[in-house]
Amino acid sequence: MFKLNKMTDYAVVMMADMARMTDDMRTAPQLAEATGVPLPTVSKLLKNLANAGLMQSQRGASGGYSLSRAPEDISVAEIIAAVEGPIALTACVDGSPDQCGVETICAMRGNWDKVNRAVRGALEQVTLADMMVSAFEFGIPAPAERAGAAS
Amino acid sequence: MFKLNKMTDYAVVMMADMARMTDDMRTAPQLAEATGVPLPTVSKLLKNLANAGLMQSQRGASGGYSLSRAPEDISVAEIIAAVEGPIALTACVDGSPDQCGVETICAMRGNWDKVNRAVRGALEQVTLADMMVSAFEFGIPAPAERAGAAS
DNA sequence: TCAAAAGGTACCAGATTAGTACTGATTGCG
DNA sequence: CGCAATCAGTACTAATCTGGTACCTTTTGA
Ligand code: FES
Ligand code: FES
Repeated sequence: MFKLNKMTDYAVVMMADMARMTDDMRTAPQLAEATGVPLPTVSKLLKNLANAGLMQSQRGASGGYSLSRAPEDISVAEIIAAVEGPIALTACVDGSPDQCGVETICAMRGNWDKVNRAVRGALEQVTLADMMVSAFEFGIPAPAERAGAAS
Repeated sequence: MFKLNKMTDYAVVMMADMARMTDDMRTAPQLAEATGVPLPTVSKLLKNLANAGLMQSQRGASGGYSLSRAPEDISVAEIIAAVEGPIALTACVDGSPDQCGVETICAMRGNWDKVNRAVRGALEQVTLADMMVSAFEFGIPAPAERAGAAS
């Protein structure tokens, strides 16, 4: 596992599709058509992304959505956080009310946070723009310079 | 989300608990007692970990499990991979038969692999030993004053 | 030979997700 | 001014998956 929800996958696909025409303002039905994702689902995703500040929405007639940042300025970490909530691999990060259930005898209560930070750091290195470039150059030997793990 | 399954959480807790007494050979019931995880579940986890080569198992009477490596030589990436399968955030990594469902028009088919590698790299930096050290140096106070969750 | 413990398979129930539907709010345009 | 297009929010349902349990087999030391 460790695979993210289909929702997040859709979100990234949608934003990548949108990154190619930043000027344009796309509507939800347009995006649904372009990505093949069912319209209601697209709508829900767009809303979340807009709430997270990754998208700008224009309400009235002839409204729509547009990216609020440049593709290379949007990390997948942000997208994931927008759709799935904060990036936390486990429940026992800092002071959550209900931990993982075994916290009574767990010797490493706060240490999961270390892992979380490592993953988050890695995810922040990959941007939307990164998701499209290599389709052309495709010579990626080492994608991440050992991101994260900064204690 | 982005939280890993409770199973993985258990697995790490178990291995961490075990890392303190490498000499000893622990049995599944012992570990279940020590971690508070239900015995059948512990058994299942142990089996997976043993299959992945992270544990050594001794079958007959007075058998049990023991770590096959030093704690600082076991990364959480390995543990996750053992329990959850290979680390792949999405289905559309390289040549999986059934992609994420929108791959027909997706512009970045193979680019998710970049993300996967970044995360995997980050996870490989954190070892079992890392999960225990800060429990002492961080000065974590007794956190479990709340009503018992697991009986 | 017996008992303890690992190994394996199959199954069920609860939780979570993905998707749908409906209703309300905002705004450009005729 | 009113209509229609579009975003916004909530609620609901069905399907999937996970976590957990039960049962049985194999191994091996006493
Ligand atoms: S409290 Fe969950 S791993 Fe320690
Ligand atoms: S095929 Fe799944 S994201 Fe492109």
